[in-house]
Parts: sequence; structure tokens; C-alpha cells
Amino acid sequence: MKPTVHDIAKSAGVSLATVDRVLNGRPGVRGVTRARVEEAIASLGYVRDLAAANLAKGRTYSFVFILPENDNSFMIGLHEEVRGAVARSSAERTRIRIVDVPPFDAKALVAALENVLAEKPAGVAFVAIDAPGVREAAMRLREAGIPMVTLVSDLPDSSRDHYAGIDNIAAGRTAGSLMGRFLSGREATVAVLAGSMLVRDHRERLEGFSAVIGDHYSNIVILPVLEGRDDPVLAESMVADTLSRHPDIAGIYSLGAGNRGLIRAIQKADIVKRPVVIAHELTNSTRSALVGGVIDAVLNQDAGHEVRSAIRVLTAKADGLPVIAAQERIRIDIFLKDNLP
Amino acid sequence: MKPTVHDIAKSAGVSLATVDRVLNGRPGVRGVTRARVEEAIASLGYVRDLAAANLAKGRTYSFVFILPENDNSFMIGLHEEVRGAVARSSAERTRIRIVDVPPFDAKALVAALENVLAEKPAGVAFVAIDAPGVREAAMRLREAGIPMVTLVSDLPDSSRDHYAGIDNIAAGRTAGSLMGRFLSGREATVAVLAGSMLVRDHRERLEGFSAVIGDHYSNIVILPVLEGRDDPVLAESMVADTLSRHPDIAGIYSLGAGNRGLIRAIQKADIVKRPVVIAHELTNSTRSALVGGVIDAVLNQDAGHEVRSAIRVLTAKADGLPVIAAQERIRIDIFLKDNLP
DNA sequence: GAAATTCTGATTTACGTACCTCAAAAATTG
DNA sequence: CAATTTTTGAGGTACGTAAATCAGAATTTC
Repeated sequence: MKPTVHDIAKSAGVSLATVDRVLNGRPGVRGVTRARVEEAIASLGYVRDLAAANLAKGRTYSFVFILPENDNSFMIGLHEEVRGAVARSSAERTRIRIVDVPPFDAKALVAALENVLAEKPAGVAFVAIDAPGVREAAMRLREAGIPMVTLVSDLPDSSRDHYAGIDNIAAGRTAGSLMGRFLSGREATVAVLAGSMLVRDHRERLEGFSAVIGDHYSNIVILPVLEGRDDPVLAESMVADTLSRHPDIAGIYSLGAGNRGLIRAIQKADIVKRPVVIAHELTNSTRSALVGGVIDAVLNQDAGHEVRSAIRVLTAKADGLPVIAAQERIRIDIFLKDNLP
Repeated sequence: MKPTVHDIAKSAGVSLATVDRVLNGRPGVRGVTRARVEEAIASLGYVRDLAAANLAKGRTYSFVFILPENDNSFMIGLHEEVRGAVARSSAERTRIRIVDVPPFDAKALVAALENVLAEKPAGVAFVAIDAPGVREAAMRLREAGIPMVTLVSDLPDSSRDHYAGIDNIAAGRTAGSLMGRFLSGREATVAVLAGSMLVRDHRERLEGFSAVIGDHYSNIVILPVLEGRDDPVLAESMVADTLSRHPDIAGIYSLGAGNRGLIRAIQKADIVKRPVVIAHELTNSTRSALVGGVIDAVLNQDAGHEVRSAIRVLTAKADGLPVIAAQERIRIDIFLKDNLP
């Protein structure tokens, strides 16, 4: 039978109240007594029953998720996942509130963080923007003792407790390797379509991609990056234009959103041989393009996993518990049409 | 504030006892009264506090994991993950017992299942062997109302509640696609190294691999399958032999275990151009071969995820709760050296 | 050695649910 | 309408922990 506080009290020869004082770090216990209790805890292998403890505390964790109200499929999917978690939250002693902020707007994010600070939740998750103001706001949350997790986009060297997202440099390298292998040896020109080089994720993906191509695939020439602002219409025209001017393009790496435009441009283009296309994020459009043979590989981060992981980590931090590192590592998924979920 | 049973009793104008009878399906409630209580439950949005309920029931879930005492890295890793879960289990009101059985031995598995049946645990997870006796034993467990999850290897068309593992046909197809792409168009001979064609997983992987190669890569010829019994020593000699007899081999698909032998054979072989190698399961040896360039891609199933998923599903089934399907789907991970965890 | 201070014990209530008993009320049956 | 059965109410105890009060004991201080 699992030992309880009563067993510890008996074993240590003290009262329940003293055990409670030791367990919860309350004052009023002599060093020797505290040691005796701790000894009993260790020897009996006592572990606090968290469910009972939370029940007694009447505790409900209130978490805030700050999400950009972006209209690309990935962010919409992320919203969806958080809403799913909200729906389940009542069964899990958690209360999750979603705060929407305008995308790519550091000031708005800082304001949202300040608001959150005022309401003192048990934890905050947010899609970071890499700006000094945001870092400072994060520092203030940290000082207030509020656990913080960055979601999808990180805030490196900051006071966040955890990052629930992928390593974007590694993702870019993976794309580079796949592109190199798929083009195997032939002289080739490759185009890169990004959202904006101002966004850290996109910069990092390009960095990884370029590094691998430069180091291992000298047969490949990368054209200047196209910045499509994650906008399908703009992306379509830019890709169409590039394809008409470089009919020899053998590969396209789309490292941002707006893939609907990319797909349309390729389908409409008057080209002999389809280029190898590698894109990010598994959405309805990239999925059907993958199945239809327009896209060759999709790199993906599992938004559902990211959201659930963020909640698990925040809960653990709020309880001062350890996390299972392997469970919280967000994979860079590679999807071919054969291993689609 | 979250509504409790008391709120429901008040709202429905009945006593706590009646609410309890309705909630737990106990007899002695008139239809109209039952309806009134259910109405109150729905309108207040009551959800039973599972933590409190389990506390009151004094419930601890006891699960049994039946694992083959195989000595390949994957199975050792699986054992490890289950032991990790055992270590955490005291904090989660679960008690997990591991039962070891000889590998590839249907009779031993059946005996183990019978033993388990006798002790009536709250759930069972086992690495299935596709044999009629096993299916019948599973049926008896089902009739006893014991939730069942197959782990890593499935028992299709059986009475299991859930399969925590990958789709091996899809995995084979994925390997086939990668092989086809990596060899891009050239005439090529490819060898396949399996453990045993008697094992369902291996048959399915080969089936998927062959199908893709046959349908899309007519330039590739697949040599007769080498059955290395998942034994590094045997695998090494078989691969070495094949490499010396077919110096033109352009690719090797290793769909079973025993990759240490494969790697050694390739490293020692006197060949001009390294073949493209695709293997299964990320272990220490496949990982370093991937980094070292001996293996080009590793398909992996995350054993930790499988174990945690099995436990979540068993717990949910024991409570009669729904599972989050997306969370319990085991991915076919593709690892290149660039996206290694 | 008395007074003040610090520790410790005993006991109680609470959290939300499960499960039990016993009595009272209501409905059904003859 | 009486007897019987079914339904309902009231109340309690338990699960393991948190948190509080208050009295008594031990220790320290003067």
C-alpha cells in the first residue's frame, strides 16, 4: 500500500501537523525533527498524492495562451488545438484563456503580456516575437514567478521556462538535405519562397537550408529569396514570375506559409519537368498537393503536440514537478505521401 | 465556479443520494426523476471531478505489460520506457507490472495472457504475435472486460481496444519512396535485409516497399530478401556476402533489427560507391551510422510515445473516457542526420 | 528560576466524490 | 383502503492532503 502522511507521522514519531509543516515548507520545525521526518519520507518512499493535494487546495490552474490572429492554415490550426484543449480543460482542473493579438506586432504582444501580468495566472504560453521589448516583458513575468512557455516561435536567451516548438535551423537543414538528395547530383537551380526575412523562424530555416546546400551540394544554385509575406496571392505571382524567367528551375523550398499560391503557380506553369518542391506545415492544401504529386515532401510541426506539451509543462512548473523531456521535444516531422497521418 | 454534485441536487430539487444514483447508474430512481437530474447535469454543464472520484474510490489502476525479452536495441529501449513509466506510476495512481516472455513464442504469450486474465488487472498491453491462439486468448480477456492495447505489433481483427504502433505497410512504402528518390532514375539493384518473413511487421514492411518500387521505380531491381533473424552476426555475414557477389548494389533496405551487423558489413566492404541505406529504429548504432554517413535515413517509431500512449489509452478505457485520437497516433518518424533528436 | 519564545501535538474542517445505511415518502398492487 | 413495493431523503464515513487553531511542551533568554 502506498504510504500516506499518516504513515510518515507514525514512522517518524511526530504528529500529522509536523509532517505537514515539513512537506509544505512551513516554519516552526526544529532542524532535528525536520531531519527525522525527511528520513521517514525517504525510507518509506512517500510521494505526495497530487490529486488529493490539489483537491484539498481547491486549486485550478489558470493559463493564458497569447496567439497571433494570423489567417494562415497553420495558425488557424493552432487556434483550433488550443480551443480543443479549452474544451477538455474543465475535466483537468485547468482554465485556459485565449488572448488574440495582431500578428508580427511586438508592441501588441508586450501589451498583452502586461495585461496577463496583472491577472497573475498560473502560467502563460505565447508565440514569441524576437524583440527587446518582448524580452523585457518576459523578464517581468519571470520576476512575478509566472511560468512561461514560448510556442512555435522562441525567444532565445530569455527567461522562458520552455520552448514548445521545433528547431528551425535543423528544419532548414533537413529541407536542404532532402532537396540535395532528391536532385541527386545534377546541376540545378533552386528557388526559395519565404514569408519575410524579418521573422526569426524564416531566417533560421533559410540559414539551415543554405548551409547544407553550400556545404554538400555545390551543384545547386540558390536564387535570391522570394518574400511572399505568407500571402497566397503574392506568393503565386512571385513564383509564376520566377518560373517563367527561369524555366530550368529544378527545385523550390517554401519555408513559410501561403503555400496555396505556390501550388497554383506550379500547376499553371508551362514547364516540362515539375520541380522538386519541399514545403512546411501539413495543411489541407499541402496535403492534397503531396498526394497529387505537386509537393514532394512536407516538413511539419505538430500543433496539437505543441499545445498539449505547453500545457503539460506549465502544469508541471506550477507544481514544481519535473517534465519528461523526451515527451516534450517537438519533432520535425517529414511527410511523404506514403506516411501521411 | 465549477458545478458539483451538490449544485445538481439543489438545481434538480432532489437529494445528493439521488444524484449519486443517477450519476453512477444505481437502481431505485424513477424515470421522471432521473430525467430531471440529467436535465440539471446538462444545463449546469457538470463534469465529474475524476481526481476526486478516484480518490474516493481509492482506485489505483493496475496494468500489465507483456514484453518479449528480445535483446535487440529497440526492445531493450521499449523495456526501458516501460520501466520509466513504472517509476513515475506511483505519482499517477497506476501500478504497472512487467511480464517478460520469450520472443516469437505464441504459446508463451498465450500462457502469459491466461495468467493475466486470472489476476484481473485494469488493463493489459502486449506485443502481439499474429497467431490463432493469441487471438482466442485476447477474446477471453475481452469477455472478462479487461481493456487491451497491442504494442508495436498488432493483432488485427481481434478484440483489442487499441493499437499503439505504426502502420508497417505505410512504413515500407515510405522506405520505398525514399529509396526511389535517393536513387533518382538510375538503373539500380537493391537488397532487402529482414529479420524473418514469419513476423507480420516485417512482411508488411516488405509488402509496402515492394509495392512502391514496383509501381513507381521500374528502374530498381529488388534482390531476394535476406533473412538475418535480427541477429547482428548473421546479418553481417549475409550482407557481406551479398555485397561481394553484387558489387553494383545501389541500395539496401533493412526493415528489421540487427543493424549493427549491417553497418559493420558496409564499413568493411570493398566497394567504390556506398549504397543508399535505409534502416528502421533509431538506436545508438543506427544513430551514429546516420551521423557518419553509412545510413542515409532511419524510419523510427517512438517507443516512449508508444508506452505512454498505451497507458493513457488503458486509463481512459478503464474510466470509460474518450481518447484524443491525434495524440495517440504513432507517427512513422523519418530521421535524416539533420533532424535527429 | 521565571519569563519569553520557539516548537510540537491534537484536533478540526474542507475539497468533491463514492458508497453505505436507515427511515420516510410515494407509488403500486391486491 | 390496506399492504406491499419502489423511490427518495437525510445523514454519515471514507479517500489523502491542506490549512487552520489552540494548548501544551521544550527550549532559549534574561
